[in-house]
Amino acid sequence: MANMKEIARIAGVSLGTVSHVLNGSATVREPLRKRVMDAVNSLGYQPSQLARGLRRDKTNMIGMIIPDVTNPFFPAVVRGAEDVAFANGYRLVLCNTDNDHAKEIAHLNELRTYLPSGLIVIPSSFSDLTVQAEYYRKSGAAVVCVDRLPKDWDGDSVTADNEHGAYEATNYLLRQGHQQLAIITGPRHLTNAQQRLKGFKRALQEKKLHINPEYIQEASFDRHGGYAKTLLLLNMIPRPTVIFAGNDMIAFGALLAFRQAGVRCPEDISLIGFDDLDLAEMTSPPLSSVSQPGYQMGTTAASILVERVRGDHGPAKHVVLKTALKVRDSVISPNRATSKKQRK
Amino acid sequence: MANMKEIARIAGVSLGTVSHVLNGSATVREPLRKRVMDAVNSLGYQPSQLARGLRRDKTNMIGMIIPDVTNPFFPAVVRGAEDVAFANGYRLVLCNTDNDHAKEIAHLNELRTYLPSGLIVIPSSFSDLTVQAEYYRKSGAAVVCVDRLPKDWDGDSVTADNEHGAYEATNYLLRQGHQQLAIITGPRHLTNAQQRLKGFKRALQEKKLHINPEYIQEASFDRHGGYAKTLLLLNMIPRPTVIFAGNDMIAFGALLAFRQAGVRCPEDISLIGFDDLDLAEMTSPPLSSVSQPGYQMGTTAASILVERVRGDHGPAKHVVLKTALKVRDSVISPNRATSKKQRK
DNA sequence: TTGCGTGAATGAAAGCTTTCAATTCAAGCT
DNA sequence: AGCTTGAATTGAAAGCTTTCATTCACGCAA
Repeated sequence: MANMKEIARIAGVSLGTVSHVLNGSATVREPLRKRVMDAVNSLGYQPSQLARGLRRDKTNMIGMIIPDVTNPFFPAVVRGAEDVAFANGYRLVLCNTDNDHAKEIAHLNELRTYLPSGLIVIPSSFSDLTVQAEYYRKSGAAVVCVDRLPKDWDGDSVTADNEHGAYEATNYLLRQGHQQLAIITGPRHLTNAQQRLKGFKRALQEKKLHINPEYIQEASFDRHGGYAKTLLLLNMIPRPTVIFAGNDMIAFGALLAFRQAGVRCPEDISLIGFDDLDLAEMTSPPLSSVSQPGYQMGTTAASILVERVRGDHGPAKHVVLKTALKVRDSVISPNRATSKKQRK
Repeated sequence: MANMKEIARIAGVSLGTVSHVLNGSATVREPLRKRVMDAVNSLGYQPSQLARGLRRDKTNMIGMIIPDVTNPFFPAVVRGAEDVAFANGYRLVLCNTDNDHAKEIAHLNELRTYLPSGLIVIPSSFSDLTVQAEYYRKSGAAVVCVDRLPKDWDGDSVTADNEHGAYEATNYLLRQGHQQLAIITGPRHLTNAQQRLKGFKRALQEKKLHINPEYIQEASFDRHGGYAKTLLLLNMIPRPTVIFAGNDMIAFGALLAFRQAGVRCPEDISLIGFDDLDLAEMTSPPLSSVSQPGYQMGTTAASILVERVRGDHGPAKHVVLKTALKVRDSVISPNRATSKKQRK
């Protein structure tokens, strides 16, 4: 399509002037400005972001790396980030890693050569992220980590208060009278999974409850993992009276396993999740869950990023957002559960 | 970071040679090749995709435009497209339009100046897409439309057999004995919504059933729309015995409305959806739905795109994928429903 | 020995924009 | 009228890569 040279020719001005008009980088007098704009409009000219980026050493892209588009929690974050980014003239380039280390590296490496203004990462593997982030910063791009962090992460971050959320939820379970609590954590190398487990354990320890190590199972953060580990837990003797799922996808898997095994929820076993996806209230039974503000995590991350790009060089920000327990119908007291059973 | 000049200097060769090594664009003898690769590796050099794109008039990006990341159907398509694109060395740049016309235009306009190799669109508004697609093609980018098409779309497309899927599902409802069928269609300007309605009507007409125009409601393809229109339908006299939801998100909204109104599903009213999202089997009751292969739509679209980029100039392809009726528990015969009620 | 052909390597141009130093211009002042 | 000043405009370089026309070197045939 048309390029600046063409515009300059038609408007009868120099390339520099066209550029100044387009970017407001210098005052150009009205008649000239108008001539340039007329040419631009008549040709439907749009500056090449490629050339612009090459020259400016920076594009209006913001890279966003997420582990799995199909876990609805992440799209929620994406949507938040995109709203803020778009409103500020940035475009989100979404990269899906499928929880695949190699894919994450590949995306990080290549994305950088597109000179994005920034990077929002929900990491799935950590080994290289810290060094990669350094490269990005060196090339002038800001980096914000969301949801989970590399162990020694010292950059900006936006997370939920995972430990407290899990702690509160566990206390709720204890108040209901549960004593045999099982948990299916997400992958143990992920900090959010760690923190949730920590909150869970802390609540139990405060009540001096013994924790059966077999009741702590690790799974990938998806339905598949939840399904398999739930079947495992259901076969244990004694069987736990409640399962704390590391996230809602795991909880959904658990529900499937319940159905498969002919176990009723909550009559035979209680279940609680984490994330409070939109769909948690639609399941059978409606799933109690710890809600974390995915959309807001996205907007917050993008806002921090935009400020950094605009020159904020303050110390690293660590925003921790509140969680909230959503009580629905998937948890009942184990006593009530027993009595119901006996009634039959 | 390092650039080609640096590599050339270190390896003691010309820029052209470095380029040839990197791209295999000409044979270069082993010793030289090795010197170049050593320099590349020692510096961790990665070619600037910006400069490369500028020079080649094409980048390895594939733009993908979707209406709403938070409707799980779209991420499924995205995942399919991404898998194929990534495997072929292309990177998916995801743009979310939020069903917002202006945003769609903005993305289309700007994306083009990044010179992507191709564009996969699930359109939310059509007026400009046909002309925009022309621009893209002129700049050498292939365009594939997915899921819904502009009226006069003559380019490549991948869709589901919406009409047949809806026709089959409606026949199933009729076989169950339903006579008062309502439908909540998606936005009527979207071809997939139109086709589903068409299939629905055809099935009714074949059975010589009168269609009450009030029983045909239009809503946005989300929970919100489904919720509102369901409340409307529930208050009609006579009340329909089944609601055909234009997609699963609408069906989810309907379930919420049922709960809100104290109406039991399927005892008091039946419900069927379209899409068969992963979560359809988890709802209460498990939702019967017309399944369409989202992931496969993505892979197909990306495959077509890749072939086009590689030089396939054959006639436009119109792939129509099969749907399949998934029977679960949200539909029962209205007679059984009545008898149940009477038993109480 | 000369000339030719082939394969390998080089150098320069091109792609489109931004930016900065330099130039032009008009106006204001003495 | 001549000079200064500041603003408006221009021109050229730079950013990094690919590509293509050249050059170079070497072996072989005449």
